[in-house]
Amino acid sequence: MKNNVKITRIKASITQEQLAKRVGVTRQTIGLIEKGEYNPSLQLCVAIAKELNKTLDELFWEVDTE
Amino acid sequence: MKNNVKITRIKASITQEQLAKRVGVTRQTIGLIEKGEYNPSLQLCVAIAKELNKTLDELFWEVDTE
DNA sequence: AGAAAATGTCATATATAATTTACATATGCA
DNA sequence: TGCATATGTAAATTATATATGACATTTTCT
Repeated sequence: MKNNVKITRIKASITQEQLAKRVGVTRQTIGLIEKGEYNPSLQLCVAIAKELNKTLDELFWEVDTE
Repeated sequence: MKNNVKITRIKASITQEQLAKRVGVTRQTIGLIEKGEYNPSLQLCVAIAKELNKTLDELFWEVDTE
């Protein structure tokens, strides 16, 4: 599940830990999502998107069509 | 997690069971998602969206703002 | 009306997302 | 240099998405 979380978070100048705290998960969970290694829940995707001022599509839709 | 899966599926004239089979889950899982009672995985949301020719945002983004 | 298909729903089981703890490596800054 | 912060990663545990099977209810069609 590749996505645009990492690049978007860095542009927003916040750390994994800050994002994690704001969306209510741990730093490790954010790290694994950014790495594309797992399959987060919809609720978590929505929370991350809102926190980064993006939509689901902008962060998670067809990012893996490299 | 309210969403537009049910109305979109019905417009596409397919049953829960057909959609379930095409995205690789059971009929019950589709039923619960349509009911808004749980929190599907991102992979499953993407599979459903592609099967219904919609994007994530169209099916799952800010549907619950009524 | 009646039959068949579609959907709702429940209980139990399994797979996996997410947590916790811990340690290693990197990166930036005094 | 060195210290503090940020990130990568791994094992064990917990929480929850999803499966399975079964039965009830609703919808659709003749």
